[in-house]
Amino acid sequence: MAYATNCWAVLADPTRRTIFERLIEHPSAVSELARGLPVSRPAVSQHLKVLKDAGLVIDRPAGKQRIYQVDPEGLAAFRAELDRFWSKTLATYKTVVEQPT
Amino acid sequence: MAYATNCWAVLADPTRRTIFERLIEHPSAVSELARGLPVSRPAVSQHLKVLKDAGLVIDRPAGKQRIYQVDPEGLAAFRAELDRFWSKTLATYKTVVEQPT
DNA sequence: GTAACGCGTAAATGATGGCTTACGCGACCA
DNA sequence: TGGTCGCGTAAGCCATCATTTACGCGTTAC
Repeated sequence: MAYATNCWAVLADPTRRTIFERLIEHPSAVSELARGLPVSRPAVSQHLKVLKDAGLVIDRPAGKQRIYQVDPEGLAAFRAELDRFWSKTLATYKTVVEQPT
Repeated sequence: MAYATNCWAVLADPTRRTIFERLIEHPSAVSELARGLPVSRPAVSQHLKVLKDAGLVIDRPAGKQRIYQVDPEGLAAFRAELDRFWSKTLATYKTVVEQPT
């Protein structure tokens, strides 16, 4: 389902990444998200569609509204993708990258 | 120096990510990279410029050639950026995301 | 029923970005 | 001193994409 490889591009857009981070904090409806962003509501809808196609969020109807929330499964897939990336890197740059943050 | 915030967009492009991963394995000249990629040599040069501006790679002249390699410092900065992202996520989705890969 | 609300989607637009070709510059070699 | 090689960069093209406005559909409230 979740094409974790594409998550790089999906999360590259700042607006979309902000939306995703807000959904991490708590599930939200579309208008609620749009209210805190400098873009229109349809723009938020389209970003949510991209996030949904990537398997990063799921949605459920709630009366007039539609609640979006992070999909733990897709999130885990992306985490795995990033882990592969870093494990390759660590083999060469272990000492530097593992420094305390 | 390194704007780690932009690394999301920098590594979003598959070609650029491939270049970066090859540089992780070993430093390379431009033509050497281009030889193993489906794009032209100038395209590789432009990707390398983006990676360099982001602080992810450094270059040094070597006769006629120009050797590019990963900048450990920029890499650590990006690692820190991703760590911030995940630490936020883990607060909510700890159990799911931390499953063994 | 009818009005208002929340949402998704189509269409149009402007901007961004990756790619190629063409060119010019410095470094090596005969 | 020519000629070749490796590279960066400018110019232009084309695709992608983020965004807005306009519209239509389902849901709730009166």
